[in-house]
Parts: sequence; structure tokens; C-alpha cells
Amino acid sequence: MAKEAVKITELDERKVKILTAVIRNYLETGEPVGSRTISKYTDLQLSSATIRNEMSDLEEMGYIFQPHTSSGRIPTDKGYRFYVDNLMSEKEREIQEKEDLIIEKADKLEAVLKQAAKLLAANTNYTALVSSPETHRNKLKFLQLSKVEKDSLLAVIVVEGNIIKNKMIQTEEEIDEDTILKLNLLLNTHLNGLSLEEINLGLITLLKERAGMHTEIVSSVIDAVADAIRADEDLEIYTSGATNMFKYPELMDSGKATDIINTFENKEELEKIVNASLAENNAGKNEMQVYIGKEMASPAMQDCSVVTATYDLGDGMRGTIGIVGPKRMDYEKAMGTMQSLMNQLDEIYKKK
Amino acid sequence: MAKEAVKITELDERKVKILTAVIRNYLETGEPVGSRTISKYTDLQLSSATIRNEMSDLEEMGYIFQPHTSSGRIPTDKGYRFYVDNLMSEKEREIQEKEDLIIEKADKLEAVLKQAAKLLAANTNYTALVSSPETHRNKLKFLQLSKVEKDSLLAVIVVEGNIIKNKMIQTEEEIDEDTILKLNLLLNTHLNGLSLEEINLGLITLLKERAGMHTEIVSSVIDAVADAIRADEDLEIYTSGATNMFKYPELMDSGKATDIINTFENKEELEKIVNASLAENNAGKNEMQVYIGKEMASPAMQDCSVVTATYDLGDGMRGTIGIVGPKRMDYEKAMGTMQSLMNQLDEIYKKK
DNA sequence: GATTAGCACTCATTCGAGTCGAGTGCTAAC
DNA sequence: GTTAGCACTCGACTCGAATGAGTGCTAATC
Repeated sequence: MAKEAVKITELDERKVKILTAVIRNYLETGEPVGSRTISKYTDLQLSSATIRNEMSDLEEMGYIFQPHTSSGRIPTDKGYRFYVDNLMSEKEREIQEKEDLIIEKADKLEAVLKQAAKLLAANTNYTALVSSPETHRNKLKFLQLSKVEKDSLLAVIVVEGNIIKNKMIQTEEEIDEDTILKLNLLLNTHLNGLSLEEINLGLITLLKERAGMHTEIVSSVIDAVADAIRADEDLEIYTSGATNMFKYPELMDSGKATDIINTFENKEELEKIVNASLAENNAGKNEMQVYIGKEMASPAMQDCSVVTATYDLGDGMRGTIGIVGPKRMDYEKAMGTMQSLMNQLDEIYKKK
Repeated sequence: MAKEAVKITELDERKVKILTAVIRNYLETGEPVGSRTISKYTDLQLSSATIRNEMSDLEEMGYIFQPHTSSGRIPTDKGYRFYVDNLMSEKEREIQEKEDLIIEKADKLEAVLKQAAKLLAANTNYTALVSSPETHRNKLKFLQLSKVEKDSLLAVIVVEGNIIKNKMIQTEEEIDEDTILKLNLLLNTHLNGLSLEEINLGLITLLKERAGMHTEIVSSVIDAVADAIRADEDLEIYTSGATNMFKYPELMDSGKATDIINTFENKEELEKIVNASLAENNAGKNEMQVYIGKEMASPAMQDCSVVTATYDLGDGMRGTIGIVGPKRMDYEKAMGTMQSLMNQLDEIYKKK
């Protein structure tokens, strides 16, 4: 399930060459590849029979397998992993970086991200996913209660990255302006500058005690504000180009594409992927992640691969962008396009 | 393109019976229905030959057609329209109403609507769509500028129905609290109680004049507020159960299902439908609409039908809910389930 | 004049047989 | 260790026959 680095030592040079050839060929054609093809299209001067023996070995070691007796081989998850870790040519990645995805700068981060997803999907022919920045580590910057009507208050909460949360609070009886003023002061002095996840139950009860007077109403207001702060329902995930999944016969025929799109709709599985990617990038080094087939927990996703990257635009605006494709996706291109997009995002938000 | 009422007089009783039988049968099986089937399963005691003659007439009149020579008939759009307008049994609709969709009341309307869509999709096996309430007719209830940081203001706008809009405004130089206070007063006295669409350019320039002092900064702030008010980007449309479209072979094989799901992703076409439905219900009578095939402008949708209803929960919270299915959808069930859902929505928001 | 039985015809679908070709594994020779 | 050769497997494709649901038309019947 988890990603394991494959030691390069297990395979001798010739096996590596053959494995590479099998994978490259399969990525292009999508058809099982046979010994004859390999013996022709590699620089190794070997007959198909020799290749067959080697391939038989590779199969035993779990890098490739046959969909049915007496057909060519296709890579296993382990094979793909080896390819992604050791075989991908850096050159191609460079070339791809020059690609011109042009993100227009928009007012809202959300709009930019949606657009980014659209571009990714259009350029790669895979499905793109983008998560809105997670906010629970962000620090509270501004908090204000206002009376909107006699019996309703509006709480506005702004955190780093200018992400805004709102909450309407219905009160049982009217609260006078004076009390609101005091509440605002109280909340701000105690909560300002704290990260959302630091605002826990203990702190809330403390606040309530401090509030002192007419506990009932005030405490219900405080509760509501706390609710709003902690609500993490805001991990939104957008997808774009979901139907691109239908372009790949190996997913289409078996009806797996439908499952995958369903998974997209439910978001939960996507959340897992996003979170995994965020966790892996916590250390700070911003690298791309690749998850292949079973490396993802979600059963519906076991027939695809995902390339993810974490964007970090400062001010706590940190989230994940991903490309979902079939396992035989063009990893070079996907990673190249992703890299290019990330660079652009960085630039846009540095100039700001 | 537009819906035309079909006069019932065009068809004699026998033709009506036969047409009904054809449609009912086709709705069930999804296969072209032949004369023999009809002669067996109707109370008319007629031979298949007679039915054939009648069917030939019906074809000439445009109610049914043959997918290829010498196969059974299937209904045309006109046929479906006639069925929906005149033939659907009210009884079944009653029965369906008893169905128990149970919407949990949630804090936010948005959450309730999303849930409603999910329920609809799950119960009907079609795709559900829900539009967030349109707000441009709603009246402004509360407007407030606050200073969040030295160079940034936050505008909070609340309209009827407690729909909240936010906008961060970057200012070139710091604005002092006093000015903000004045601005708030100015904006509120002039704009409060107006509907969003009443706040037009003329009004804005007037406001700017009134503002008087340091026009540059203040007017840019006013502009930003006006922008935020008018931004109608907030017509969100959610879909649920998109992949249900794949359950219907007539859409699946031809690849039309993919087109349709693509259309869902782009929202624009859906917007048209939503707007059409809203317009039609403007008069106030809250009825369900049915759009069949070509009655919708969108080309990708010409192979499906949509049942829409307008929800109106008071306070200007008005939007559209729809069910999208193949043309041979079970209109009775769809409309029944929809009705039931609308009733529940009403109830939830009346008790509130 | 409406209804029906009968017949010739059409056309999509299914099925099996046959062929093809890509591929393998194994063995024996180099 | 490498390779040529051969028997074998198995999916994909083609083709024609059989099937069967359905039609339109005509002539007989009520």
C-alpha cells in the first residue's frame, strides 16, 4: 500500500533496459508488448528468445505481468513505481516546462485555482483536481460581531491569506450595542493571532467565564463563533475534465471510469489523497508526489495514478493540485505540465 | 424549440390509446415497440394489422418514429410532450408523493440544497441539479466596511435571506477610522433597502459626489463595494449523480452521456435551463416544468429531458431544482419525487 | 368502409466456424 | 549464454447463416 523505494541493485543493466522498453512502449500504445517488439526497437542486439527469458524473470520479480497466457506483458504497479523513481528522463521534463499555460490573474484565489485546474485538464487530457487552501493552521487576523437585525448577529472572521468566514447567529433576545462592543473586545484580545486549531474547547470555556454577565446569551454567541472558527467544511475540492477518463479504453470498457467519476463526486476519497500529499510535503521541500494504483487507499482509484503537488503561496495559503490519469499516463508530460503550472502560480503570487 | 401545447382534438380516442401504449411500453423497456405487443397488452380488441395502420398515421403526424425501417416505433419529442401534457395519470403522482425523502435540516441553505440534490439523484437514478438562490432581486439589509489591516478593508454585505457577500479591498494609503465611519453611514443611508439590481452606475456616481473629500481613495472603495454588490458570479449550480446517465444504454453507447456530463461541468448550459425555469415561474404560480429534448437550446442536452421546479423559501431565496434524465425517463416518478421534495423544503423553512 | 389474415420483405442481432496473428514456452543446436 | 525453430494458446476479426421482430401491402371478410 505504501510507497516503497525499489532498490536499483535488484536488476542488472540489461533487465533495466528491457523493463524501460516495455514500459515506454506500453505507455505509448496501451497494448501489451511482446518480446519481438522489444528486440527490434532497442539498441540491445538480442533475439526475441533471449528477451523472452529476461521478461520471464521480470515477471517473476513482479515488475510486469501478462493479462492472459501467451500475450505480451504490461507493467505492474511495482513496474511503474520503478519507472517513475529511476527511469524517467529528466530531459523531457525540461522541455515540457516551456509549455505555455497562461493563468490569468483573477481577484479571488478560488477563481485562479479553478482556472488552473481547467488548464491542466485541457493540456494533459487527464482529470485535474485542486483543493482550496486548508485554513486550520492559519492565524486569526480579524474577528467582528455586528448586529444585522434585532435578533441576529453576524460574525465575520478573517484569517491569514484573507480567507473569510461568515456566520449568522440567531439570538433569543436582543443584544445591545454595548454588549457587542464588549464581546468584540473580549474575543479579539483572547483569540487574535492564534491559529484556528489552537482555539480549542478549553479556551472557549475560559472565554465564557471571562464574559461574566448574562451568561446564557453571551455563551451561546461565543459557542457559535467557536463553531464557525473550527468548521473545517471548507476543504473544497474542484475537479475539471472528469470525462477525460473516458478517453482511455482500459478504464472505459470495464466501467471503471464510471466508478472513478463517482469517486470524484463524493470528494471524500479525493480528500484522502489531498491530505496524504499535504502530509508528505509538510517537511517543506516542495516536491511532486506520484501515487500509483494500489498506493492509494481508495478502491475505485486502483486503476489510476495521481500526480500531486503542493502549492504554498505564503500567508498560510497552502493546498494541493493533482492530475488523475490512467496508470499508463504520460508521467513525464504530466509532471512537466504540473511543474510549469506551479512555477506560474508562484510567480503570480510573488509579484503581488 | 419552444414548448407548444398540443391540442387534444387532433387525435381520436383510439389513437390516443395506442400512443399511450407505445409510450408507456417504451418507457419501461427502452426498446422500440411493435404493433403486436400493443395489440396484446391493451384492452382494445384489435389485430396487429389495424394497430399498424394507426401507428403509421401517428408516425405521419409526428408523434412516433422508427429508428430504422421495419422496426418498432419510439416516441418523438412531440410524442413525449403530448404524454406529459395530457396522458400522465395523476394517481401515480399521488402515490409517489408519500415517498420518504428525509432532508435533515442544516445550518446553511447551501448544505440543505446539496443534500436535496443527493437525495433526488439517489431516489430517481437520474442526475439532480440545484441552483443556489439568485440574489440580484434581493434587498440589501446590511453593509459594513471594516479595517482589517492598515491597507485593507473588508466589505461585508448581507442581503435578504441572510446571504452574505465579502470583498477585501486593498487601499493605496491608510484610511482612518473616522472616514470609514462616514463611509459606512453614507453607504447605508443611500443603499439600504434597495435591491441589488437597483444599485446601478448612476447611483454609484451620485454616491461618489456625496462623498466629497479625498475622492480618489474613497471612490475606489465605493467602486469596489459596488462591484461586490453586483457580482452575480454567485449563481452556483451543483449536480449530483452525474454518472447515473451511464445507466441508460441509449445515451451510453452513442457517447452522448459523456457529452452531457461535460455539459454539467461547464455549468453554462445548465444556467440557461435554470434561468428558463425561473423565468417561466416568474408569474408566481409554482409549477413544475418539463423540458423535452429539443425544447432545450443546448445541443448536448437534446437527448434528455429535464424536470424543473422553482423553490421559493421567502426572503428572496428563490432558485431552481432539476432532474435530468433520458427522454424516456419515468416522468411520473420524477415529478412525484420532486413534488415531495418541494413540500419538504417548504415545510422545513416554514417551521423555521 | 373498417378490420383482419396472410405473405413477402427488411434489417438488427446472434452465433459458430474459420482464419489470422501476435505472443509464449520449451528444446536443441550453436 | 544465446538463438533458431516449433508447437501451442488465445484474443480479435470476418463471414455467412439463422433468427426473429417488425413492417407494408393486398385481398378477403364482416
